[in-house]
Amino acid sequence: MIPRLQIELPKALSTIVEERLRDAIVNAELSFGQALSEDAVGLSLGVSRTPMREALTRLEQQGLVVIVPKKGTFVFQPTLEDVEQLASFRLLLETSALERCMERAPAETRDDMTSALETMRVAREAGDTKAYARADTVFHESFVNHCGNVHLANAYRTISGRVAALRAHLSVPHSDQQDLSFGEHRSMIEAFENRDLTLLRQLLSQHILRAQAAYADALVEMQR
Amino acid sequence: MIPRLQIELPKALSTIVEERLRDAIVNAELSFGQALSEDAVGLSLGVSRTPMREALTRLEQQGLVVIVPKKGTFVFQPTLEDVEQLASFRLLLETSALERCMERAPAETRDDMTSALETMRVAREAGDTKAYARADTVFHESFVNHCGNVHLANAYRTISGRVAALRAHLSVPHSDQQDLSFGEHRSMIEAFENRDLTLLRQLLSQHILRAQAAYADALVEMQR
DNA sequence: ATCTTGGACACTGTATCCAAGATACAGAGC
DNA sequence: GCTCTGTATCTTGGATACAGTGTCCAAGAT
Repeated sequence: MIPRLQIELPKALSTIVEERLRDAIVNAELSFGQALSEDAVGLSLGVSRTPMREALTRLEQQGLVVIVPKKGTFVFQPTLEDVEQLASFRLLLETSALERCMERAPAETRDDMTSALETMRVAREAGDTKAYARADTVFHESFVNHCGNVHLANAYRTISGRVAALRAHLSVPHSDQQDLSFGEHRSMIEAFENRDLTLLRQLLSQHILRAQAAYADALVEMQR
Repeated sequence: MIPRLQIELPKALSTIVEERLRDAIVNAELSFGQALSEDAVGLSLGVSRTPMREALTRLEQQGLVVIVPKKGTFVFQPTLEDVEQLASFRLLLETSALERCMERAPAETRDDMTSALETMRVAREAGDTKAYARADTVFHESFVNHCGNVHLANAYRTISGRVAALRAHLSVPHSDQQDLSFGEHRSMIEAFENRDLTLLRQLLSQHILRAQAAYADALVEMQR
């Protein structure tokens, strides 16, 4: 018997392109509404249009781009309504996920949340806004991924990309918001450890709604 | 000023293929795990592999098929765990949707639910199991689509396809289950009209969990 | 009888080519 | 100056050709 060897399974070009574009969108390297011509992007990435199309098709299903027939593909453009509805839906999913985590995997969940919080702390002290936003995303995904329901986790992932894009595009560097946000995350971990579901719900709701308000403000500001 | 004319915008081949395959899967014309070779299916539908690939890519994102690199594409194959987790997640989404409907569009929601129930009644009397399953799907989508949150509705749509496939594959014709199911739907409408949220939640939970149990039974039966 | 190995086959992954719709802009007509 | 229209160009939509890889089966060796 041969011990299991690590094989580098060659990723398909289309998935590489998908991940690359996904990163670019959620890390705000591309702006909302920006055109993504299959030709141009394919040329710049050194791939032909076929894997480009496949990547764009998947990104469309994830809501990160919109494909307009015969016109082109564009980075999604959130509306105020989107920001609001995303927050509302996030709240539903994350609340349910936290409840499930508390029942089935409290220790692992707490550990992952704590380590994500630590990453946030480092990023904040380094003044790295993008890294902070990424760690914020990881924090929320950490407990969603422990909830034990793959369909819930999948649904969360599809909206998580857009939420992350909002964070990266609209969060203000070094703001009081960031301090507030950090404190809220820490409080959530505490409440989770104390198994205080009522408080946890309240904190989560407060956290998400405050973030939503900030994004909404930034969005209006951006549109002016 | 010209009155708005209806123009038939020609659907892309890939979307036609997608819808056709989607129908085939959720109406149990294709069995779980069945291979869908791009060549073979493309030939039988009279399209080339390019739109085939695009359609399959989208269906994969919806969880209706799985694409195994270098091997092929196959109709998704639900496990017992899937059935359970789908039910659990459905319950979360539908409960939330019903609450939102009651607040923002009770009249339209009730009308759509009622008309879907009528379709179910007709199908039941005609003994058309597939039509009954389809109407069942429409019933549940009717209130989800009135909940006012597009992201919730989208998430529901992605799991709805798989739930519908379970229904079509695993529901038993003319069974007591069907009578039970019909009655439960009617009771739900009543509770909705009376704005009795507590009862409605209980009915929905009961309805979904009973269906889950039936699908689980049919699935093990099928695997033997 | 069982294990190994070679090769044929089938499938996907990618590139290239052609067709058709959408848009922008320039020029003609008023 | 304004409007309409024709055309040039850019975009996607689809078809086809080719290369790479995994799978299966059968033949040979142990």
